[in-house]
Amino acid sequence: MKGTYTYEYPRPSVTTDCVIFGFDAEGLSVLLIERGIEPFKGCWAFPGGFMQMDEDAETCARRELEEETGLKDVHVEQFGTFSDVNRDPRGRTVTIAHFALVKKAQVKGADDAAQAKWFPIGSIPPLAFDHDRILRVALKALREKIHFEPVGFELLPQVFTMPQLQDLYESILEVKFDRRNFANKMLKLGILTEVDDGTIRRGTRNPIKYSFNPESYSQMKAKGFRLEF
Amino acid sequence: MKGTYTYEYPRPSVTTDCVIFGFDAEGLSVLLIERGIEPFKGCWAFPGGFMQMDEDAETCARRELEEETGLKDVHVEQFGTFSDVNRDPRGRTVTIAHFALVKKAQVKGADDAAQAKWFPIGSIPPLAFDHDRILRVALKALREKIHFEPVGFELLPQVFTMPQLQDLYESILEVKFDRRNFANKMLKLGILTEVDDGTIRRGTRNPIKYSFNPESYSQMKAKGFRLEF
DNA sequence: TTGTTTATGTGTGAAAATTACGCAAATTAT
DNA sequence: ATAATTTGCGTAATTTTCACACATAAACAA
Repeated sequence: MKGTYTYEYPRPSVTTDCVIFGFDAEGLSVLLIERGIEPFKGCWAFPGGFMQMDEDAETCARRELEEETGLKDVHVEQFGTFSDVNRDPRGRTVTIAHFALVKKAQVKGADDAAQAKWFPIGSIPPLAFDHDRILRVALKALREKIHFEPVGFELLPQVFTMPQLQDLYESILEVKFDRRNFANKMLKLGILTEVDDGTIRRGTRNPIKYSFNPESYSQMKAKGFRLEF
Repeated sequence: MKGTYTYEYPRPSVTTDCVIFGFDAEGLSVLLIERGIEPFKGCWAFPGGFMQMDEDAETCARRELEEETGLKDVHVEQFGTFSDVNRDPRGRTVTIAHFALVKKAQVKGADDAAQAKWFPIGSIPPLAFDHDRILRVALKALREKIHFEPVGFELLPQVFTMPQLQDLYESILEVKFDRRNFANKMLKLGILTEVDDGTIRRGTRNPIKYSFNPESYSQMKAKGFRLEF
């Protein structure tokens, strides 16, 4: 692979980066990797790397994601490209930024790979390059996206409770909802399936379990809709 | 500028493209340029070109826009990056796609530059490269954007009428609204200023003139809002 | 000129959606 | 045991959306 490649005009490097969102009882967080080398040694960064000639951006982002964190088969989506002239001190680099949504519970063991660590969205350490800006844009993209698609379900375990779902929405949108109205709205969407876990008790501290119903959702999507919050 | 530039690893070319939206009584349209050379000779394409080492993507898009169409000082915004391995038969190329919103009325004279031509959104000729896909994504981005920001005002003349504004929204969103409800909603937003053109008559075929009020809008934006349609 | 058609502005009641809120039951904590 | 918390359920009040009719002046047709 390594060799010499010559062009008539100078070309920037092209990389991808991946902002990995996870969610649990502590709220929304992102998975970061500590840089072991200069520049920005000791700072934290999103997993990412150079795009190969035989892969497109999303493929690259998924490859880097797996290589650096072990994560695969997750929701990955491009949200912006960052091309400031001086964003990388080593040379001109353009990065195509993605966000990934992962079910944090099922990942707990997977991040043995390297020095990856989850940081709550409110306690982000110093980031390398322009990654702080990238994070802000990623959050904005996620917040807007949640109005059109139930992205939240990518972040929750397969089976979850209404309070969990509400916490998630409140974390992402940074607002508070009335318990009962939130549940009503969600249920009226018709994309939740009640999971029977044996316990039949109701109206109690033991919450009902739900799972997301992709079939209902795709039907719903075909007709066009908006999630209003 | 031209010379030889050598790298250890191969790099794709990086370009920008610009989907230019305009609007008039005939509806929404895009400004295209006819290709005079292969590949895709005779097809139409968005203005665009190679990113220089001393400019970021938006700067590049604006430069190409002015060079190829004469347009400047317009709304330009990135909406996606296209990186399919075979999207350009001449070699690996990544393009950072933007859309521009222009006041078509004020442009009529500016497109003497080259073989630029407006095409209604419903009558698009064969496009070069993956520009048909790029156009579809651009339209989707515009439709979503209009729910969060009054982008429409970039497309109308400084002074416009309520029916014009409604036509614009109907063209972009491809729906029909009730005249009275649309006007009520728009006026309630508080971002329109009535323009006194001397004529004091009301409730007649002679429509009231409005202009967009950026101050009210930025106040409104600070509080956070959504345009619902 | 005259009559006809079309586009525009205005307001109101009905329907729907949103919001606010109280209570009872079971788990958890003390 | 007792108290506090979490959860589910339902309803009344409010707000927002929606559908709709008419009067006026301009544009058009004769």
